[in-house]
Amino acid sequence: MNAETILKDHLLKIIDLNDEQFSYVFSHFKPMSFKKGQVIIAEGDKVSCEYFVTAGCLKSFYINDDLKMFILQFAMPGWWASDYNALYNDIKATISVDCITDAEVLCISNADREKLCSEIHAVEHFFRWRTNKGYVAAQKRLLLFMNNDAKHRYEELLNTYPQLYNIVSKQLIAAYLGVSRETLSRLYHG
Amino acid sequence: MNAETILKDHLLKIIDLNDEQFSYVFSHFKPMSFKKGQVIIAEGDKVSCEYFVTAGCLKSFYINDDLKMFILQFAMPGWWASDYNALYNDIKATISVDCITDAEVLCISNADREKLCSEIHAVEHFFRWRTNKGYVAAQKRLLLFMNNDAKHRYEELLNTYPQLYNIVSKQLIAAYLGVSRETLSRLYHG
DNA sequence: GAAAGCATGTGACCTGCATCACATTTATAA
DNA sequence: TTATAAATGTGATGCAGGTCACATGCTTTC
Repeated sequence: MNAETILKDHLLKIIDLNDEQFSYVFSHFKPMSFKKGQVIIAEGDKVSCEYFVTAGCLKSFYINDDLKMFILQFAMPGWWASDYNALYNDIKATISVDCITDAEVLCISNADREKLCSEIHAVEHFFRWRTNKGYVAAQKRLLLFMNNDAKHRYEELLNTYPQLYNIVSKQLIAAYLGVSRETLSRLYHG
Repeated sequence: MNAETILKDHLLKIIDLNDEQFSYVFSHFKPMSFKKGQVIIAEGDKVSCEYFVTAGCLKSFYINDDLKMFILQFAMPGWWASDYNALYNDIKATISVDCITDAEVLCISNADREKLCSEIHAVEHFFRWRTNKGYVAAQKRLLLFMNNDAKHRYEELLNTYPQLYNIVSKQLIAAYLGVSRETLSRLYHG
């Protein structure tokens, strides 16, 4: 399935757009290809775009002062990624985004998204819906962190993203769970 | 300042509405008063509304199987609160909301919010903006959790909400920070 | 296909924070 | 005001998970 179709399906699941409207919306997205390991947003960058994944897998992550990495999100096809704090507030990136595998994305600038949102009410509705989803998911994850130990978080991850386990290295899984790679290793052996 | 003015200022900071439009929007909100300790949303309730705080202080929280409480948010005047997962997805509440002090709120149903969003583009824009804010804040808090120990989270809280410290009991502060009340006590004494 | 570089497994040890226990101080209600 | 309950402080103890160290296995790449 090509990138355009993936985006179209994604939007039409939530809102109604006729062909002409969708073409207009789509014309604001720029297809881009990346190789495994390539960095899309680096810490300190000016962030002007967000990315809709159509193939492959990205991660968004934060690196602290001790160079320890924390993964906020894995982005598979049909998911969006960026440093939203930087994007919305026009500040430098603190969150980075890079490619876990070769990847294809559709890139849209913040300015173009805002333009489309103000021109087409349905598009604004779509983005409100999408952010609602993200907000609820972030809250759930926060509770998961506060409430559960590493073992429970690990089991939850297996249930929620069984595919991920084969694609992604254990180190990255550990960085997503917020435990050391040693502890993760001990969770599913010993 | 009365409830209507607080809501008006809050909306007009982000969007343009003429007096007639604002009156129409406002007519969908129902003012409600609560006493300290009163429960607004209890676990298991059907959730049909969200609440805009105009006076006092609410908390939204989760209670786990061991009866331990985790606070997601304190809601002061100008903040919104509900169980958004339950509200959007029409499921029973897992998050509760109650009053830390006597409080005044403006209540709007999910149905009415959606109606206003579809009738008035600017209102949809407002709610997209609001959820964006919430999403970014939730992500920041998640990182704070993954990255920092209890002491740092405590110091961060003091910086972010110095007012809260006088209003809210240490137990609740601890439940917000995700540490035991004993540990919190030791952080600022010993 | 050898060499260099990652990813993973596993032991030893340490530490931050939870839990339990109980004293003390501060609210709330009768 | 007094009685009862709730909030807070503080010691003793236990454990989940971090860190360091090193061995083994798996990929790249030249």
